[in-house]
Amino acid sequence: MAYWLLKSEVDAWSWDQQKKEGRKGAEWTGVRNYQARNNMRAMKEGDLGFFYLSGGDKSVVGIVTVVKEAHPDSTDGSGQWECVDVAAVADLPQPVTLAEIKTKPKLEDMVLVRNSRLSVQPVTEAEWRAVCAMGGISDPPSV
DNA sequence: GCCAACGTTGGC
DNA sequence: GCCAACGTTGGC
Repeated sequence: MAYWLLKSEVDAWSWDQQKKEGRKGAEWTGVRNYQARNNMRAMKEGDLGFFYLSGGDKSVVGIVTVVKEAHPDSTDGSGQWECVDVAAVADLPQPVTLAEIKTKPKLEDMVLVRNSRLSVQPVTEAEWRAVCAMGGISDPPSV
């Protein structure tokens, strides 16, 4: 079991859209990068992840959980790309911006900071707790 | 809007 | 298999 961070552009897939899908969740489509795909392949049902918005807000706004493990991406015709299904679990009471994350020495090794372009990233347990705390969740969900 | 960083492509 | 050229992403 593990923690992750999933990136989205608000125009492509917003947190509101994600929440509307409810507990059944929705396919996390559109990933066309091998490293990101491999990370999705490693996901287990019940894993938790941050929902991060790149572009305008650049912040972690919510928590999702994996409800279906990797399977072919229905938006891909080549059969080469896969996706998982994720469902919204909770809002962060206070979104955590990239700028804030960068001010914390213990978060300087987050993939988000080190390799901002990777759209599906692993998150360590320590990072998970720290960002949850910054977001106003005192008792973070755990895997 | 710019540009650095990164991944992919394709010629050799 | 190397590497230059190119396209894309995403922070600023």
